[in-house]
Amino acid sequence: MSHMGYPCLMALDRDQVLRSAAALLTRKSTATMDEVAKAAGISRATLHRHFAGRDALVRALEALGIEECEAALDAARMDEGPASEAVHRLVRAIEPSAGLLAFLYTENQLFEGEGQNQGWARIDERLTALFRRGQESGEFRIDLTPAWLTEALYGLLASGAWAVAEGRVATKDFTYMIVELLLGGVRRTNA
Amino acid sequence: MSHMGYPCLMALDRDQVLRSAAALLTRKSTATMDEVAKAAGISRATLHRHFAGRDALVRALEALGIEECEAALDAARMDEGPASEAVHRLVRAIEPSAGLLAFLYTENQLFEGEGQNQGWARIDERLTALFRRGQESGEFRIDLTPAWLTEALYGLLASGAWAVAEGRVATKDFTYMIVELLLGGVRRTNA
DNA sequence: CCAGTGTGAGACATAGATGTCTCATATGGG
DNA sequence: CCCATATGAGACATCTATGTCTCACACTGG
Repeated sequence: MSHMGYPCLMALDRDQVLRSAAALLTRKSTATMDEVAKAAGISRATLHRHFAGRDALVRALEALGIEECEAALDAARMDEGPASEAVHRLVRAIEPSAGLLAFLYTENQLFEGEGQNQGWARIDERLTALFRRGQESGEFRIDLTPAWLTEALYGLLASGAWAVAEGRVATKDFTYMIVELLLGGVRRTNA
Repeated sequence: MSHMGYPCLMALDRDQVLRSAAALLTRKSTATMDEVAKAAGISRATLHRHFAGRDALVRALEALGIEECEAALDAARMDEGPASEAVHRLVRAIEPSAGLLAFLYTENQLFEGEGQNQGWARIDERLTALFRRGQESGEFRIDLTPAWLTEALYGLLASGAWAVAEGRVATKDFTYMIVELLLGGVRRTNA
């Protein structure tokens, strides 16, 4: 019997599958379980052995997204140095996850009443804290609420991910475009 | 026989239905034809008499969105006065359509290969033209491409619409938040 | 060599949405 | 008053994705 659930080979495979599912759903958010399986190079049966169903898959992707966000937040050392530099580090750190984030961001629009995942609340909190810190240090304007800035950051990350996916923006410019727009805006500061 | 297709009462009803469908799908993008019908206060059969199917409905919504965008672009008098003021007028004019835009924006991510609607191309063009004009007049920075700014504007409009829908941003602040962030960014200009 | 295990392929039932149809009803104009 | 038209309600077949199951096959370690 193999009901002992050892973290043997399955664990590695599962992560591979999850990654490829993320990559596919980022491009086509309505992809079938069959398509997800094919994209991962496995059969639908095996996919179901890893994830009980589509819900479970999306939940796992959400967990992955949260995990990567938290990791990026940690890596960005959010409370060190000027807030604007922290924002820059954050966007750079989160760039590889932007596609997944974009998928989850729109997917979350569906979870209507469904009590929003606690993980996101924690991330929102850390983001708003960063913007609030910038405001309190006099670095950021105070007429834009931290909640809106957080929301806007999500939106820009999603836009950036799609723009890159469709070739409207070069991959190497992703971080720059987002950070510069978010921090400085489009209006030219008369230098 | 009534195959003459007079724009009698149907035309008015159709628009009403379309509006209510837009309002519903903005909140729940996966709403059923049945839900759309109920939301419009009509039966599914009648809904089908107006729109051949779900595809047709989405197409009609897309046409409506394009129409409203064009109208907003016209109303904003995009090539008069400073570009930043034109941006302001534009966002204000487009605010009522922001929810529909957000729906279509994410929906368009699904139309993969499907030749992107020509109407959007024209709107994109007008938007990029505005940003380009601002750059050429020295009003806007030139290191952020017009294509990216256009994409970012869509993203901010969608984020704004959702933020308002979820109560994270007050309705009355919608335009201000978007315009100020887009034009000035979050960094405080040392006044 | 062989038993255990994971896998792929495919059959199968199910659920949900869709599209089409019929029929009874009400409403409005001639 | 009567007929045409639009509608609502509902039955119906269909289609697609899903979830479950079985079975044969390959690999791997003892």
